[in-house]
Amino acid sequence: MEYAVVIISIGHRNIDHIFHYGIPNRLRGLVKKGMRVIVPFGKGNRLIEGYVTDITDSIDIDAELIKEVSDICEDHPVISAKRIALAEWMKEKYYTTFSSCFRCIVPKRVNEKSFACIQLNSAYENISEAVDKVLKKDTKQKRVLEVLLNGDEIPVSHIKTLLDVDDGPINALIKKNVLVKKYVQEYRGNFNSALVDKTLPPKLTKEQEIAVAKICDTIDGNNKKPVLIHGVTGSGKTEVYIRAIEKVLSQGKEAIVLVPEISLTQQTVERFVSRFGSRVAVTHSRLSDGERYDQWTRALRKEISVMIGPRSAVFTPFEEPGIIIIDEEHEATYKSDQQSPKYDAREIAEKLSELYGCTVVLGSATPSVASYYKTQTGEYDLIEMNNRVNNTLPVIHITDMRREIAIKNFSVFGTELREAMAQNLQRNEQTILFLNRRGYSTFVSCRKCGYVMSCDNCNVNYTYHKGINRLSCHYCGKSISVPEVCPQCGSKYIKYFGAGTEKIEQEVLRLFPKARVLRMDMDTTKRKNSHQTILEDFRRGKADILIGTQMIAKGLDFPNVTLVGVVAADLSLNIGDYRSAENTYQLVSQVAGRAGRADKEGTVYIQTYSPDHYSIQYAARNNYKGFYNEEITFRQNMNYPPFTNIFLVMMTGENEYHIRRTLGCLADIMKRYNKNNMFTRLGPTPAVISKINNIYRWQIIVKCENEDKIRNYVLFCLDKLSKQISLDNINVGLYLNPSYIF
DNA sequence: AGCACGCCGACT
DNA sequence: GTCGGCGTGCTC
Repeated sequence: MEYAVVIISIGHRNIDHIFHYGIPNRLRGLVKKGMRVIVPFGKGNRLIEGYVTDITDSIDIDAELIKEVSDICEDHPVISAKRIALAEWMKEKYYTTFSSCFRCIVPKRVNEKSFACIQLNSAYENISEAVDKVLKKDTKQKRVLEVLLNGDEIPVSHIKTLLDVDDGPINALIKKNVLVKKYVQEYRGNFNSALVDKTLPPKLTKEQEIAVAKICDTIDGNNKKPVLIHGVTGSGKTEVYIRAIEKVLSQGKEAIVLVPEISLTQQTVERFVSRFGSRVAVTHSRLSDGERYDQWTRALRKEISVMIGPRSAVFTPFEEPGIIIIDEEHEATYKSDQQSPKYDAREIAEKLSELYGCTVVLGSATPSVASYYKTQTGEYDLIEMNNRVNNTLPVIHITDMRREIAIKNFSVFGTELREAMAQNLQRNEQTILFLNRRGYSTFVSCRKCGYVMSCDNCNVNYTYHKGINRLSCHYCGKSISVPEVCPQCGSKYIKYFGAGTEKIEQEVLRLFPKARVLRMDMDTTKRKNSHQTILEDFRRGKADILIGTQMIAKGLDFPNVTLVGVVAADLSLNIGDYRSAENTYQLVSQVAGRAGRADKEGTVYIQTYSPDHYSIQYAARNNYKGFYNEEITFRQNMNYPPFTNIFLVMMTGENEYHIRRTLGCLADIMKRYNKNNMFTRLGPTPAVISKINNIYRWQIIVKCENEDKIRNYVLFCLDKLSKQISLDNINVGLYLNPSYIF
C-alpha cells in the first residue's frame, strides 16, 4: 500500500509537519513526489492544497485514520527533490513553516490562459493541395487558406484582424476538415525579444579576460566557492556575466541573474536579450500572478535558459542551474525583511550551489563589508576589476558645510556647488541633486516654547509639505493642516527647520529662475508610470536639473549629466545603525557614479558637516579597500557583524505596559539560560521609532558569534515564554542580522 | 488556520 | 432543561 506524504498549505506552526494520505485507484500512478494535490483536511474535511514531499509504504499511525488524496492540481511535479530539500533547509534557517517556504519556491497556482489556433489538417500535404481539392472559387475561405503557411499554427484572432473576416469562413473550413482548431497556451508577461537587435560580443579587455577565465575555472572545477567581483563602475562586469552565462549554456545548463528591482530597466534587460534572444525571460515585482506563473512555467518546461529578475527569481525552477549571478551584491533588497520567510537571496544561491553544484558570482563596485570579509577569510574567491572600459572617474570634491556657516552662508547649497550649478546651466549640461529626504521642512517647532509638531499616532515628527501646505507623518500617512499658533503656548512664531527635496526644488528655482527642474521622490511618483515619465523627460533633455531621493541614486545612466551634488551626505551617517558608515560609503559612491558617464568629464560635490569621516573621505577618493580596512577594524573592536550575529526580537502591540512586561519576562528567561555568558543581551528597550500608528514597539537584541546557537537560544527562550504567559495581542517579529534597525 | 468539543452562565 | 459564550485541542 502506497501513501502520499503531504505538507498542507496552511502557514501555521501547529500543522507544519507531514500528513499521510492514501492514493485512490483513479489516481494510482498519477500522484508523484513534488506534485501539488488537493486533500481533505480536519474535522470538516475542507479541501486544502498540499505538496507531496514523498511516496512511502510505511506509516506510523492507525491506517483507519488515513484519508485519500482527492485530486492532483497539475499532471506533473512542480517541485524537485532538491528543492524540497531547499524548503527543509529554509524552514530551519529562517524559522518559518514548510508551507511558507513552498510559497516562495512555487508561485501561486493560477489558471493558464490559452487561445484558439488553426492549422492545416495533416491529411493534406500542403496548402495548395487543400485549395485545389476543396475550393473552386475565389472566396474568403480561399484567402484564409492562403495566409496559412504549411504546418503553421496561426491564432484565429490574427486571421480575423489581418483579413477582416468573421468566424464564418474559418468555421466552414474546420467543418470541411481542411483546418483543425486547437488551443495553445498563451504565456503572459513575455518579454518581446524580437524588438531587440542582436549584438555581437565586444572584444574583452585584459581585466575582463582574466575575470572570465577565473569564473570559467570555477564552473569547470569541483571547488564551488562563490566568486566576488569587485569591479569599479564602468569596468564592464556585465560583459563578464554574459561570457560566463554563454559558457554555462554551452554545457546545456541554465543561468539566473539577480538584479535589484530598481535596475530592472529596459537597458539592463536589453543587454542580455541582445545576446541570448528569446532564451531570456524577465520577472519583476509588477508582474501579475498569472504573468509570474507563466514565466516560471516556461523555466520548468525548459523553454528558456536565462532568467533575469529580483530576489524572488533565485527560485526559478531550472532543472540544471549552472550559474547564479547576483549583481549589485551589496543591495539590501536581496534580503526580504518584510514577509516570512525572511530569506536572503545570497544565502539561497549558496544553498543551491551546494545542492546543484552551480557557480555563484556576486558583483559590486562597493561590496558589502560582510561579503568582502569572506574573500579575506577564504570563504569566497575575489576578482578585482579596477579599470573603466571607456570613461574616466568623476572629480569628487568635499564641501565642509561648517565653513559655509562660518562665512554666513545658511543656504542648503555650499558656494562651490551653487557656482558649479550656474556654470553647468550655462553650458547646457545636466545636474543631479541628491537628498535622501522628501518634503519641505523636516522639523517644525515653536520658537517661543520649543514645542515640536509631531504625530499623535506615532513617535515621529511631522514633515511640512509645501505643495499641499500640510504637515504629514511619513510613518502612518496622517496629515494635518498647519497650525496658525503653537498648540502648546499659543505663540504665532512657528519655525521650519531641516530641508527635504521640496525645499531644494524651491531653492534651485529661487537661485536659477530659468532652470527647468524635475523632482523625483515618493510624492511625485505616486501615479503609475510617473517614475518612467520623469526619467524619460530628463533623458530627453526636457530638464536641466533632477532632484531626488534614494530612487535616483542607483543605476541611472544619463550621458549629459556632468554635475552631481550630494546635498547632505551626513543623513545616512547619523542613523545610529552599525552599518551607517557602510551605507554612506555605498550611497555616496553610487550617486557620484551618475556623473560623467559618457565622453564628458564629471564633477561631484559632497556637502557634509563631517568632512573628515572615513566613509566620506574614502568615497571621495574612490578607495574601497581603504574604507574596508577601516570599517572592518571598527566592526571587530565593537563586536559587530561579520564578527558576531545580531538577533532582534521586536514585540509590537497596542498595550505598551503588556509589551514591556512580556519582554521583561523574556529577558529573565534569557538570563536564566545564558550559560557561560555565551550571549550578549541588550534591552528591553523601545525601538528607534517607539510607536507607529498607535502600535507600541519594544525590542531585545541578542548577540553571539554562532548563528545556529543564537537562533536556537532565542527560539528556546521564546518557547519557554509562551508557556509562561499568553502572547495574544502581541506581535513577535524575529530578525537575524536585519538589514536596518526599525 | 479552522472546526468541534466541552464546560459554564442566562434564558424560553 | 436548552441556547450560546469562547477556552482547548486536534487535524493524516
